[in-house]
Amino acid sequence: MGIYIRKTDKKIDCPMEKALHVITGKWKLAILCELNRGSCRLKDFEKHNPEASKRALTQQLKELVIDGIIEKEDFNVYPKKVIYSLTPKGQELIPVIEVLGKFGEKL
Amino acid sequence: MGIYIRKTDKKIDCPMEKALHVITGKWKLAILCELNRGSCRLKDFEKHNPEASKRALTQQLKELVIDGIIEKEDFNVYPKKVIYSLTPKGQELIPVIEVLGKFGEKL
DNA sequence: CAGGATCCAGTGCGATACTG
DNA sequence: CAGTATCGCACTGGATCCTG
Repeated sequence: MGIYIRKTDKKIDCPMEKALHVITGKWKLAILCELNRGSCRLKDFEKHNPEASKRALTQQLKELVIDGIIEKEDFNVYPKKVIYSLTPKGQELIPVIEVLGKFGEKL
Repeated sequence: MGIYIRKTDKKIDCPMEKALHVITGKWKLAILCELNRGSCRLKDFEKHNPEASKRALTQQLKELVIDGIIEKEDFNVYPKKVIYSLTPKGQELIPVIEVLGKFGEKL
């Protein structure tokens, strides 16, 4: 296991870098905060983040799934319905980014 | 005041993003960890991070100074001697990245 | 509606050479 | 020794189009 830098497939050993890597992405914090309030569908993210492109959102959702932070539930219906939610590991992430927020307030 | 995204000069309002932005950079965690053990000169960073280019190191040191995380002491001698150290704000950052590390260990 | 494919711009950072 | 300038490449993410 372990986290890998995407594309290059180079391994990250430092735990701090692994954690940082997982939350680094233009819309990841927004995604996590929104999921912390409740499960969401892609269109919800699009609605609440009109600045974000669909490409970036799906890309980052995919990475978060790979990293075990969130999970997908695909209802296999048509039109498509897929719901995202935090995994237990993702829920452990919330207090971590809250610590970040506390520090950020002092900047 | 406040943190700005470099180059674009767009303002970041979210405190979590501000904090994240400040520690995002390929060698910033390494720099901070090293400064936490004691003040350093540029050549020390180069020695302990042989993979890092001088360009990246000086660039990121500069950003950390701008963000008030570290400070320079320039001895104005020749050959040059400049020592970097954590500011009080930088010291507050240490426990924050330790929380990140704790989380990263579980990945 | 979810999300892949393609094209393109911005930017981070490595390598190297240079200056005071 | 600290720091800058230039070149070049790789990656992120925006815009748009396409499909089941």
